[in-house]
Amino acid sequence: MTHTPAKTLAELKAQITANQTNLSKRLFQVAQYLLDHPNEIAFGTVVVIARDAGVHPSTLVRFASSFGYSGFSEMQNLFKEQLRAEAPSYNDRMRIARESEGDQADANPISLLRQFSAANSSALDQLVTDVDLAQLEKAEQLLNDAQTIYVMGVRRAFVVASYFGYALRHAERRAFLIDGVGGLTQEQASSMGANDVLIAISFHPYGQETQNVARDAFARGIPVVLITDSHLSPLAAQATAVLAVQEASIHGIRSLSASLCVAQALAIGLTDPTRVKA
Amino acid sequence: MTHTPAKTLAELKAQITANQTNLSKRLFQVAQYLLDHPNEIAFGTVVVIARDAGVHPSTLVRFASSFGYSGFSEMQNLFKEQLRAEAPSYNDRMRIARESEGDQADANPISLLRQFSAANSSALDQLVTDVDLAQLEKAEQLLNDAQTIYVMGVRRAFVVASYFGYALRHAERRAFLIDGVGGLTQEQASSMGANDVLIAISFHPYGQETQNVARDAFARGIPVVLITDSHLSPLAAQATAVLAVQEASIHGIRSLSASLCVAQALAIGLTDPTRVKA
DNA sequence: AACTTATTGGAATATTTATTCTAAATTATT
DNA sequence: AATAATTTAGAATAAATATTCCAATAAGTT
Repeated sequence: MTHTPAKTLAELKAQITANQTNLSKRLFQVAQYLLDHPNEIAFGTVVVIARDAGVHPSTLVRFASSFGYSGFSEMQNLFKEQLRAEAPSYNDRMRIARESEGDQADANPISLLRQFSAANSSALDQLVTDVDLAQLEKAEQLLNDAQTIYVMGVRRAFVVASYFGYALRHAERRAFLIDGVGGLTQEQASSMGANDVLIAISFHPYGQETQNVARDAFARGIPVVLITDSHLSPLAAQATAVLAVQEASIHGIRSLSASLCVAQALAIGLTDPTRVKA
Repeated sequence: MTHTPAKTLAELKAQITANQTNLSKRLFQVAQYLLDHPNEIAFGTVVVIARDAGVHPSTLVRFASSFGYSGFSEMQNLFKEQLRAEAPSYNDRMRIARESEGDQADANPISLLRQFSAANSSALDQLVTDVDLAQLEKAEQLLNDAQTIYVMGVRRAFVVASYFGYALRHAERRAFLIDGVGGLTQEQASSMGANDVLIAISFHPYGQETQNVARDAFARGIPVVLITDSHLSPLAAQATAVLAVQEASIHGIRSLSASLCVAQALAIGLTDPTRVKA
C-alpha cells in the first residue's frame, strides 16, 4: 500500500480518506485518531500517542510507512508544520510578508503603505495572544485606584505617552504628561504622590530620562505600570505591572500600533461608571 | 537560583523579568531568545535552539535548571502547552473578537483589548483600499522636495504629529514639530519658508490652531499635506495633497492606527537613497 | 597583579524516543 | 475446520536528544 508520501497535511488527509476501506482495524484506528487530534500528533511521542489512540507504538510506525514515509517522525513533521503555519510567531509572519513583498528597494509610498498596514495589522492580531492578561488586569486595577495618573515616555515612546494623555482625559481621569518641557522633568516628576500611579513607556534603547523617573517612583513606593518591548527591559524590575508588547518592525522602523492599542484598552476601561475611586 | 518552577508561561516570563539582572551573559541571551521566539522553543530540539540563540546546548539546560526545572525539557513543556492551547483558535479568534465587539457593556480591559485590536486591525486592512493613492504619491513628492518639513497637530492629532517628527528624523529629514510650547505657535510657524512643506493633521472637531497655521502656509504659498478624517475637512481647501483616513471608532473613542500607518509609509518612503533633493 | 569565584563550552554519558524484527494472534480462504 | 496470508504487539535495537561533569576561561575582588 505504499504511496508517494504526501507533502502537506491536507494531501495526507485526502490520501487517508481515499484509502480508509483498505486499512486494517488498528491502522484505521490510527487514521481516526490522526484526523481527530492533529495537535496531539504534532507534540506527542509515539508512546503517548499510541496509548491515547489505543494502539501499539509500532503500529504508528507501520501506519506512517504504509503511507510512504520513512517513519513516524517524518509524517509527524507535517503536523508540526501545520501548527507552525497556523500559529506563526510575529517574526515568522513578518518574514513571510517581507518575502512576498519581495523587492526591498521598492520604496514607493504605495508599496510601503501596503507593507506597513499588513505588518501593523498582524501585530495587532498577535497582541491579544501575546500580552499577559493578568498583568493587564493588574495595570487596570492600579490605574483605577490612582488619584492622578502620570505618564512618561521619550522619543518614540513619547507618542504613546501623549496618546495616553489624550485617552485618559477622554476617560475623565486626571492625567499628567511628564513631557520635560523646559528641562523640568525632575520637577514634574516630584509632584507624584503616594496615591498616584506612573505609566512609564520605554522601548529599546530605553531612554535614560524615563528610567530615572521610574526609579524615583519605585523608590518612593509609587506604583509603576510599564509598557515596553521586552520583559528584559531595564525598567521591568521596578514596575508593579509590566506589559511587554511586540511591535511590527519594517525597514528599520518600529511601529506603535500595538502599544497604542494597549493604551486605548487601558484608558477606555477606566470609563466604567461603576468604578470605586481611591 | 529559583526553586519554585513556574507552572505557566506567563509566570515564567514574570520570573525572568524579576531575575533578569542576576542573569549572566549567556543566560540573558537565552532569556531574550526565549521571549522573542516562543514557537521555536516549543518545536525545536536543544541543539537547534541553541544554535539559533547563539549559545551552547548545555546553556539551555542550565537556564532551565536555574529557574527550578529538572531540565530543559520540563521547561519546554510550558511552551508546548501554550501553543497547544492557542493553536486551534487563530481563525476562531477573529470571529470571537468580532462577536464580542457587539457587547458594549463589557468593559473589562481584556475584552476591550480584543475589541480594539480587532477593530484597529481591520481598519488597517481597509486603509490600503480606501486611501487615494494618487494623493499619497503627490504627498510623497512634496515631502521629498521639501527643505524642512513642518508638522502640526493638536489634541489627538498631536499624537500623529509627534510620530511624524520621530519618523522623519529617523528618515534623516529635517523636521520641525510645531508644538505650541509656551504659546509660541505663531512664532514657530512663521519660520516656514518657500521651500518647506507643512504637514497638517486635523480630525474632527478640527482644532483652530492647526487651521490658522495651515491658512497661513497656504497664503504664503507653502505646500500643505493634510491628513484628516474627511474630504470635507475645513482645511481641505487649503491643502495641496489631502489624505482622508478612516479610523476605527469604538466606545466613543477614535483610534489613530490608520493615520499612523500613513505617517509611517510617507516618512519611510523618504529614506530612499535615490531621491532627488530640491 | 594575584587570587578567588563564577561562567562557559566541550566531551562523555544517560535518557528518551523511534524503529525494526519476529513470534504470536487474528483474519480470510478453502 | 484446517491452512495460508495478514496483522499485531512485545522485545531488541538503533537513533536522536537531553543532561551531567569537568577543564578552560572570564569576571570580580583584594
